[in-house]
Amino acid sequence: MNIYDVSKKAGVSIATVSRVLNGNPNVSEKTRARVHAVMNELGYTPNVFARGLGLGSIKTIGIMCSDSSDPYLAHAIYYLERELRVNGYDSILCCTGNSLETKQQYFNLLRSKKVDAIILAGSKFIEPKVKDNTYIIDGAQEIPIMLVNGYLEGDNIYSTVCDDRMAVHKATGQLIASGCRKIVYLYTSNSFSGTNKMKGYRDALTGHGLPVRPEYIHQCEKNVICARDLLLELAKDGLVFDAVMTSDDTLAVGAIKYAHMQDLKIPDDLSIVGYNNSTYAICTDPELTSIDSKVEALCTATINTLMGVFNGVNVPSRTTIAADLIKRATTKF
Amino acid sequence: MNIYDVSKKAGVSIATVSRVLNGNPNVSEKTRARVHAVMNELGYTPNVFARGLGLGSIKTIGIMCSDSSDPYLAHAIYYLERELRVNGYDSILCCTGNSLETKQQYFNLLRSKKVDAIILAGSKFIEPKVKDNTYIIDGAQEIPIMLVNGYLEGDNIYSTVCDDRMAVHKATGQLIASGCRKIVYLYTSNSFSGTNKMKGYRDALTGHGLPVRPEYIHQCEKNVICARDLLLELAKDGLVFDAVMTSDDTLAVGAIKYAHMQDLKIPDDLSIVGYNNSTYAICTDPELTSIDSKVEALCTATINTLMGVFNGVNVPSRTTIAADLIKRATTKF
DNA sequence: TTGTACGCGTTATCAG
DNA sequence: CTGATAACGCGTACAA
Repeated sequence: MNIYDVSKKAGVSIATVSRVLNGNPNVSEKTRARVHAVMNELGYTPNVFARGLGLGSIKTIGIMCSDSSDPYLAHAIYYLERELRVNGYDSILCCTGNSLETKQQYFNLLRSKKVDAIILAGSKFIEPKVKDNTYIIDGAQEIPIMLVNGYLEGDNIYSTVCDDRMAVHKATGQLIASGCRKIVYLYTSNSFSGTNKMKGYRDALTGHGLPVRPEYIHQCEKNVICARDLLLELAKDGLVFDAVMTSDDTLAVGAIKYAHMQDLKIPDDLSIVGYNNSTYAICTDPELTSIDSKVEALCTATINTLMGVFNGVNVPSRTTIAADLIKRATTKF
Repeated sequence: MNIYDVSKKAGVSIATVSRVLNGNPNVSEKTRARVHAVMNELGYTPNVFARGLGLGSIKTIGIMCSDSSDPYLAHAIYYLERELRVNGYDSILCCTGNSLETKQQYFNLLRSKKVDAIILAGSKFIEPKVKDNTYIIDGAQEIPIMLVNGYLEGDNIYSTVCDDRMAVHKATGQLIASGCRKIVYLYTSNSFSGTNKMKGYRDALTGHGLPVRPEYIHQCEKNVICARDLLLELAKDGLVFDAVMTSDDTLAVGAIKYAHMQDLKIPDDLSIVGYNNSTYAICTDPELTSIDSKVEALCTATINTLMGVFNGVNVPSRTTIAADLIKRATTKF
């Protein structure tokens, strides 16, 4: 079942069938209708490989993420895929894990599949060592590379990021305004997004004339139990704190569990702020005040930019989106 | 940069290059080494389209899921993708939503992309009307169709399911054994998996000589707040119950919130059982007793079966995997 | 408006 | 063990 079968049955040449297929206007209504009829009758679909062979493109975008089961990334994938589909593109998903080596492997795999662009979803793809990012910069010489919540400077590389610094800055400021003075900061990673959040926390303290104390800043696995146990440990070691600012809802849930175990009243004895406004935020008692990082807007903007790139429109190499603070019951504000 | 460039530079024919590429043994060590050297030097990668054109296959599997942001499906995608990769296959992901029409569209889209198989992840793909599933049965005439936690009879269709009936049956039995007599059943959908869970609940009651009362069985959106409010409503209407069995952790979290609002002691006044053993289960206080539906095992088995199909091994058309009951603090057992 | 003929890069089948 | 050559199905100059 190919274009020849259709052309034979419709009594036209393959060129005409191809024209009908691709909406070329230089076909009479009559033959167009006849060809369409035959295509339907035969249930014909053009062969993507043959098409790709000639054109070198296949309207498919590669999406890389470190872990699709992470709620944030899972949503990102969902929105990216949806927006691509709307624009007539398919997507190939790769879950890379966190090692640089596998990331490079998947990146090359996608390039070998001749995808039209690669989207790096999440801030885990940019390495601190410049050299470790050259594979991305090299790849960008052939196809556009889109970063969702990550930033890398380079030709044909486009970043869409959430203003994490500002978001944490604002939330920390409100904690302070509501009377908190000893704010623990819990974070999971030193990624682009991670360092920005941290900066927001530090700047807010400094801005309010409060000291930034290293003993209040702790890294922690993205895991409820780890966060709970870490706080338990800190309290046992005599650290006094009246609020916990986190880089992820998971850690904030851990903080709530900690408060329950210590019989602390939330938010009076302990205020807690999460990040991502995930479904976890409404699973807890009390429900979690959390920063909405606007995944959907981020993903939509990413795809819009990408389509702009494809259409030769002049698009910004960096787009920043503001986060929202969703106030619930774990803060006094 | 193609096979001709390599052949020229290596001083052999393209046929030989192709043989080297595909590990054909009929090449002398010497020329093999030379060709490999040239390929590395030129950084040559074979063109997937040309390969696909000739072979009609591209070692890519289509994965369909209704919503990749659902935690259960997100995990399923992760495991499926990983297992496929291990076996040298890539995957194209489609998030279909829930309407039959879009499901069919995506299904056909994947077929037009010439994927080697389609995996339908989750139990939302099999429609109650036989006619609505014919598109799947038709597709199976060309490529194997794999169902993850769904069942459809047909040639070249393979199902891997979790024994949901047994799991709920057992958990309900334990609720009864621990003294519960009035067990509300909350469920989200009437899918294959959904009806089996329900059957487990009913059979357990019947098996213990308890009546199955429709006023104890309620459908509910997969949403914490909906579940909480539904129970609030039921209690207000005078329904008396001492346990809530659910088809999803989300609903169970809602039940915990309900208990908190009513100042009920868990599990003494109210026992609660979730389903899927998701991360929600450890977000709550008290932590949730939940049924582990073994997504990873399900996905591994699915891909193993699929590889068996590709290799012409005689594989079962249906594989059933037993669930685990994870006991935490919302039940007396 | 329509048709012919060629190129895209690979694999597979022969013949040597 | 190696090479020449015919598919594979489509898009598209170019010719009519």
